[in-house]
Amino acid sequence: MSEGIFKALADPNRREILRLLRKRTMNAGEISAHFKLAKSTLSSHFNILKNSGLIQEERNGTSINYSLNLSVAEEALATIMELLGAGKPSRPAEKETK
Amino acid sequence: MSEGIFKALADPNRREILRLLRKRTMNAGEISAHFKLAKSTLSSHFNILKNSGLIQEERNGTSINYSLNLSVAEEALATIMELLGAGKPSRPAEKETK
DNA sequence: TGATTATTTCGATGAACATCGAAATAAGGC
DNA sequence: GCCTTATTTCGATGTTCATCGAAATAATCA
Repeated sequence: MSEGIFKALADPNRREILRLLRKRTMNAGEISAHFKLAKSTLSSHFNILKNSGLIQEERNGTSINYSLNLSVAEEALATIMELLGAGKPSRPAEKETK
Repeated sequence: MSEGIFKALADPNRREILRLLRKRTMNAGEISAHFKLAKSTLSSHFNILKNSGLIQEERNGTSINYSLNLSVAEEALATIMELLGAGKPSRPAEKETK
């Protein structure tokens, strides 16, 4: 349910796409303009991000607008916080099984 | 400087190692006991986590203790927050160039 | 319908990755 | 010094991944 998120974040280009979309919604072409990659390569990245739920697409005429899915991003962040969690490091001292 | 962190988080087994270490420091053997993977495979994962800075090792006799590096984890979390950031979605409305 | 624009799907390629078992290293006890 | 225990390094293998260019799809317009 959240494995795709880590996969999505693993690539620098995909992280850059997320940064762009954090500023504003953009269509595939606008996003492509920020990279030296082939359009098809970007399209593949869009797909991975879409599958993770982090972004969503909406067709508008001949172009497709991509936007950040804020609720999923927030949920993903919560998951990662549980992993790296600064807040509350862990439970006091769960009784050990050993 | 933080690329290694995303790589480190990309693998489910490595995330599980982090979860274990969040509870307490453990040596390589104890960690291995939680997995069905070969020791050598785990060793490789330790190395990747170590390179990311997320964990650190300390030799103790014949065994090696691994522990979570809290400051790096917190720093990593901050980086990821900037990406997925729920808090402040972005600046008000940076003037658009186009 | 045919041309144009925007984007994706397909097939191939090389690089990176997870995994294993066997051999090597490291530390300590006899 | 040799044996045991703990862990890593090495070399090989199959899989997943990022990338490309060419062909296919989708939508609009003349």
